[in-house]
Amino acid sequence: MVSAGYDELVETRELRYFVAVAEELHFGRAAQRLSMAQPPLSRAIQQLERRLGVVLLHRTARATALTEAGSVLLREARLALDAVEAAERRTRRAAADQPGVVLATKAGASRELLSKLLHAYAAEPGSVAVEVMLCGPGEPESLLRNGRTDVALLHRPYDTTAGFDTEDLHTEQQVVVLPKGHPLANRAYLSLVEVNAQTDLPLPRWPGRDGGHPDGPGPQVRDHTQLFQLIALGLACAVVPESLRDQLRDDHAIVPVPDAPAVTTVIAWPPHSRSKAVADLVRTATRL
Amino acid sequence: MVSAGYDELVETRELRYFVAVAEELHFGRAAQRLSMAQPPLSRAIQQLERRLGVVLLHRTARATALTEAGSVLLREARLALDAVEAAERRTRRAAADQPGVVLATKAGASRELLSKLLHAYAAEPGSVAVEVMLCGPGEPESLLRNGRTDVALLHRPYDTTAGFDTEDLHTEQQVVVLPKGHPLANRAYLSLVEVNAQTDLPLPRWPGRDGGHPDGPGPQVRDHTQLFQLIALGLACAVVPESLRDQLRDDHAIVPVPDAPAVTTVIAWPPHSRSKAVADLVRTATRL
DNA sequence: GGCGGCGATACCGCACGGGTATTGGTCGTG
DNA sequence: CACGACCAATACCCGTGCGGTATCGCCGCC
Repeated sequence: MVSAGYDELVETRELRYFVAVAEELHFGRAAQRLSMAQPPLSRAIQQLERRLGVVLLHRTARATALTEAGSVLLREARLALDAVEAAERRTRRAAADQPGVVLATKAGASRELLSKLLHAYAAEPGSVAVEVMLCGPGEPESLLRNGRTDVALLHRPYDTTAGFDTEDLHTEQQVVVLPKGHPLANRAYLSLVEVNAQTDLPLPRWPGRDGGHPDGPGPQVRDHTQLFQLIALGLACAVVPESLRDQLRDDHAIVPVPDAPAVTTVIAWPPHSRSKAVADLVRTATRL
Repeated sequence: MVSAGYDELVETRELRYFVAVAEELHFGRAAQRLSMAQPPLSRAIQQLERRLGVVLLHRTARATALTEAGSVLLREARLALDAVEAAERRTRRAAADQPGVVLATKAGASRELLSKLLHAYAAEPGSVAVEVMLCGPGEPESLLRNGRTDVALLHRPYDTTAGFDTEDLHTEQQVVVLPKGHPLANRAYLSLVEVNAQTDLPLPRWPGRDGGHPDGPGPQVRDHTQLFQLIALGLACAVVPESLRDQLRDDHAIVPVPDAPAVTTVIAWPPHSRSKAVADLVRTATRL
């Protein structure tokens, strides 16, 4: 007998429906997002609950909330849907005539490393086309999980590398970026507490995993360009890896922050990847 | 807008069908395994191929074979189905009144370590019931992936830890186990090539990931009890971690094999695990 | 050439997923 | 306190699509 049978599994449709409801916490809006009417959605969730023998949502007439089991399913269902999506995408790409490999990294980060890597890999014998996909913070992990990309450059501890194979490429200290002429700008170094303590320059708020910005005083930013613009205008400051220095203009000042956690650039790929191109890319990267 | 929508995803039913066909390479047998008739299965696969725009199987009247893309989908689909199964299982267990945690390890391996771990963890404040699931070689990884267990003890390099978070617990050298009185048994140590070179005692064949045994001369074994029995009978020898010594009888002899790869016992868990029990168990294990 | 094995096609019936209309329950609010 | 707003659940209907049976087409082999 070959590998155990998967019988009676939940369908991806049901998981999609549940994720929509769990994220919206509102059947009507979830139905709208799924381009369907509310009643069949309600029924589908009920059916899912009956099948699992588990109450997933706590409904009151006024609000809908996740139960403990519901939030477990939300997390697991996202992973499962990502895996299904990855299966679909990787199969399509495996069938495409031109092989190619997709690499993701946060826009603006590790520029120099990336260009060195791309040049070195292109010089390798048997190298294939590398499509670089620039994306916002927090995104690369999910792009890797759902098969949109084959390999990514991540930055610990900003990005989480859980569930991927990784190789460390480069470690660097962080610096605080200030508007030129700011009182703290001529210090030899600053500590994290000093940066956090000063109140005239708020720290920016990056979007979280869910796409929403956390609450707080600072301005909302989506990329480094926005960030550096705001800093130049004297509206913010930020602690960033020192390699971003070459993207600064002369109306910026930087001060080392020795006690900020060091940032390690890693190359990451799905653990079960069998792609020769990914393997070559990783090997090239570690040899830089 | 909250996280990207998963629209138009393949259903798990289609993936299950494909996996069955891909494993059997025979529509009739696959249909039988799925408890359905062959025609709807053929149609479902055709439909899947149309939806993906990819040829998955190469059919001739006499044989069915996987295409390149098909074998990619087989691997990815297994992972996706495991993820779906895990979602289902973990949700059910999250809803169960008695929490508990399930730990898997290969039967007979790491006995001493396991019992120390269980005792130490039981003494922790706030510890929950630990159900130990003993399983054959190669199994623990999939048990962890499909949610049947929460945490596992694995042995590198025998087991692959790809895709899990791990902590190393213990490293040990390997020894060769021989029948007592065997000519090589009184050597101070042996090299791997010497073990492989001798022909009177074949090495055993363990079942592979697919449940089948590889071809070769040695006897097929499924666990250490069988193995040691065969060795005592003078029908085999084997290179195993030295901690298995205490399971040997006095009709066995062991000789160190210094150049065999060291075996590291690791504790592994799904990277996204949020379970306090798993975290406690891991913490306890690393402190042993 | 005929038979056997295997996948594809043709056709049918029903179960289920989805839609509309409506109800029931629970808050705010005048 | 009654009324309306809001939201999920229920009732009912319809069409699609999945699964079943019967059969065909194709190929390899006695």
